[in-house]
Parts: sequence; C-alpha cells; structure tokens
Amino acid sequence: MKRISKQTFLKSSDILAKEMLGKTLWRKTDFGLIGGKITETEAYLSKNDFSCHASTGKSKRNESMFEEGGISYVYFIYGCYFCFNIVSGEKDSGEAVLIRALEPIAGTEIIYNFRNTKRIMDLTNGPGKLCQALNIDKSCNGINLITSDELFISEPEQKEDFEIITTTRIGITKSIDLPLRFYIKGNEFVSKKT
DNA sequence: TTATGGATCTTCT
DNA sequence: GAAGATCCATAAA
Repeated sequence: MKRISKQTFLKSSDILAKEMLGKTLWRKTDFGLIGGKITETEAYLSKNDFSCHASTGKSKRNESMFEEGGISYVYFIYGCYFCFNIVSGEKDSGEAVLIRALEPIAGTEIIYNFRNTKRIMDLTNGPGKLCQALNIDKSCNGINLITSDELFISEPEQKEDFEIITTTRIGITKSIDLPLRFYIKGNEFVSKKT
C-alpha cells in the first residue's frame, strides 16, 4: 500500500484536514491489522484558534503537537477517553488534525474485541470510539505516521469521488464559529450530521 | 426519540 | 480546585 508523503503533512491543518478524508488509517494489534477510511476530521490551527491545545503554549501534555507534520498527538480527556490527532505544518507551529470518525474496512472482527457494541455504525463514529476500536492509547503519542508499522496512513486502494461538507466543530467552548470540521457527504460513519 | 447527568483522570491555575 | 476537542446509560415525553 502507498503511504502519504511527508510533504502532505507539512501543509496547514485546515488544508490537511480536508486531504485526510478518504485516506486509510492502519493500526497493528496483537490480533492483526485494523484499517479504516477516514470520514470525518477537524482542524486545529496554530493562530487565532483558542480551542486548540497549543494556543496556551507548549506544555508536557501537548508537546508532540509542536513536532513537525506527520507525528501523532494522542491525549486523554474526560477521565475515560483518548483522542487521536495528526500533527501538521512545520516544526513548532503547534497545529493538528483531529480524526473524529472512520469507516471500518479491514479487521472489523478485531474491532469488536475492543468495542462493546453490536452495531457496526457505532464502532468508530466518534473520536473516543475510534481510539478504543484501534486500541490507541497514550503509548501511541508521538509516533511517526510516515515510517511506523504500528500506526500509519496510506492512500486508499481505489480513488473515489465524494463531496466534502464543511461545518463548525463539536464539543468545544472557544472559537466555536470557525468552519473547521469536515466530513464526507452521504457517509453514514460520521459522528453527527448537519 | 430526545435530553440529561455520571464516570473519572490529566493538566494547568 | 476546576475544566475539558466524550460516551453511554437512564429518564422523560
């Protein structure tokens, strides 16, 4: 399978967020390889975006967000869940793309091991859910998504055309008016429509 | 079918 | 000590 070039990840997060739609996210587990098509993303910008974790400066928690594009940023939230981000832009810019939803395309039976639901729709349609589904935790923070075999991204097997819906982000309390959430039109594996 | 609140931990103030 | 880029069970209508 064909990996994404490093140049792609060096773009700014609002552009990268749209380009990640339709790409495939892979995760190696003890039970086999899991793959999913990225159906929903959100961009977090380095400037004038106060809901971005990097907006308050570098800290122990968000330091991998300041790496250069192509590194993973995983953090723990609300006491129970992880969220998975792809760092974008140049080193020290402090921006990232949050992956909010996937469509399972490989190793679906393995995902059922990690997720306690029977409905395929509920396996990966949310940031916390897809981290459970792919067994992503804090140990996945700071992984190089271009070179790693544990966690990486590839071009889809078949190119397909789809329309991108642009809307506002979910679950934040600052900079809520910015149109930085993107998803594939008509796809059922998104966390929320409209 | 929609609305609400609890779970539960890391980080920063 | 409080807030947070969430999820799910339970309650109400």
